[in-house]
Amino acid sequence: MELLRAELQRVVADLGVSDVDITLERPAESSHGDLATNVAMQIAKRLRRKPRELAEEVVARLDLSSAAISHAEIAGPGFINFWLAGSVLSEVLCDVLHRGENYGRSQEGIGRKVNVEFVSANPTGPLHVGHGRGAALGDAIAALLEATGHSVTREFYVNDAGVQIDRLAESVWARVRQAVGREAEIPEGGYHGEYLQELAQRILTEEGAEFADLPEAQAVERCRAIAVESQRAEQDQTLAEFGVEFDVVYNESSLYEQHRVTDTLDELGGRELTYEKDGALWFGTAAYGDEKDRVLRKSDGSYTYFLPDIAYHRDKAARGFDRAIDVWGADHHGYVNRMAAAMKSLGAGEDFFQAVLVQLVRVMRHGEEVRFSKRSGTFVALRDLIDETGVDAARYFFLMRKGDAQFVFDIDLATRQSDENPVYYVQYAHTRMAGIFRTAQMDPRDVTTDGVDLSLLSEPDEQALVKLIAEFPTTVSRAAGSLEPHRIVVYLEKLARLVNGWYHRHRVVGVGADLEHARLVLVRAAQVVLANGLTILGVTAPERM
RNA sequence: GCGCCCGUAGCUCAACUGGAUAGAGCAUCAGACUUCGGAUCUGAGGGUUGGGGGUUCGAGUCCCUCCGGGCGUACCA
Repeated sequence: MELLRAELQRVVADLGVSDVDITLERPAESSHGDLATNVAMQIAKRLRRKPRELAEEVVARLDLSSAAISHAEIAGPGFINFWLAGSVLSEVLCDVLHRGENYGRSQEGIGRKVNVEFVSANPTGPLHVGHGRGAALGDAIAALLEATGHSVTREFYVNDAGVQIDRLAESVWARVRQAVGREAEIPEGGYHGEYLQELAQRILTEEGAEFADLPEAQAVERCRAIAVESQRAEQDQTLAEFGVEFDVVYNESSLYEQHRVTDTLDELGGRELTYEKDGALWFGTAAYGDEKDRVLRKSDGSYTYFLPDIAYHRDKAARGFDRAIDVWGADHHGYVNRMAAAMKSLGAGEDFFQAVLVQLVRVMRHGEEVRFSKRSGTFVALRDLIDETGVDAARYFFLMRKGDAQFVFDIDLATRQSDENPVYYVQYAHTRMAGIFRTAQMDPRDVTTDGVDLSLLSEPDEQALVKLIAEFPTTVSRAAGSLEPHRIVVYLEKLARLVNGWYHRHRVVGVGADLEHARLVLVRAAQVVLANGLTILGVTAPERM
């Protein structure tokens, strides 16, 4: 493909146009060949000539055989369609078997350090399904970036300072006193979930009943520490069950301890980006693409949430990351511009900060919506979802859709063990490949292309399968480039469809030694690609189901 | 009011970043098996891509404008 691109570049340059990006793509229609280009149409206007006429000339000047093309055709308004030489398909299979689990990986991002921050749930309660979507998406984005050679750090930011944590501590304290029969109310804006009653019980058991007699300030302080720690531990455990592990857990409180907040304030002041107005300190983000300037320090002297967040992202740059990707709930989208503006004003590159937004998840069960609200405590917990659907189904479902599309999680569908459930469909294709090797009584890793006549894979559906397998690396790099794991899902479902169809029509074991060898190579290649794709998604590729 | 996201088959969603006749799954209907695991396969029907205008060889995709949904719009976090 690169050979053809170079060859086209040369011919187009001969025609007098040098600065054109040659786009080569796989036509949707197989009668349009294996590859197609629109260069003739692109340059037609500049050369003031007819596209089809130019296409003729381009084809005439091409040295097809050096680009492994069997023949070319001109079609439609001026497309040039190419058919690959048969040898190309054999090379694809050799490549897949040779590279194994590395097939699809590339070095595009080599030397680039990327920080992917996701979930970052407040330590005020259990994770809910929205966090699950963020976790699956962030983890898959990180995996995609790794697959393209980036050096990736998965990071979780803990808001362990600030007003919400105060409310949490007060809520726990109220539950403790209620538990020993006293009058106490959950404060305004506090947390009503039952999990805090359980926590209060545990505190009384572990600390003794006299805990309820501690002076208010001291008790709330203890409640804060215990609550944050226990919520964090529970979140980590849920995430671990979900197959997500973080390289760095970053506490907001450490920003204060290490004076990064005040340092940031100093730097902004030094760069003359801030000013006083109405007794507050403002940050001139409007000059960098934000809709308006923002307050950093309120007139009562306390900081807004924005300031520690700037300090945090400034620290990401200081730690040597070339990019900082944040996976946020879509309800924070109003925050994107100001953070981007802040980083730009501090001299970070234009593409340093990037937010990926996930729409909140709506959950349906038995045909009706299950409402969840963190404050009232009646949300759908991620843990419950995992228990019901299993990790594979939950992760797969979260990744099926673009992150910024609204998404309805149908619990009934995800828990159904039938062909209506897409995750099983893909896994099943993999299982079937494994089943063939069981029947053949051989280790799939022993499959080799040595001495195998791959031209025997002449059935149309076999050719189509190899061509799709050949697209996997491009699919991975595109998905990584756009930070869209759902592209892998779409690809896998298409691949599984071809695999299952082929499997149904053709046999492998017992069709005669030569053909059997050739088909075993194809089976192995399909198995490898299915597994590699599922691995990026964080979904298992089972041998049996 | 202003800003961002979204609107594609009955339902849930794709569409290779502007390409050729807009595709899958589910649901519906009609078929296939003495199977290397039927959690399968083959086929059919189903569309003015929310409406209208524009940009160009070419628009679901870009621009404008309406309509509808979601979210944001704090000296909240």
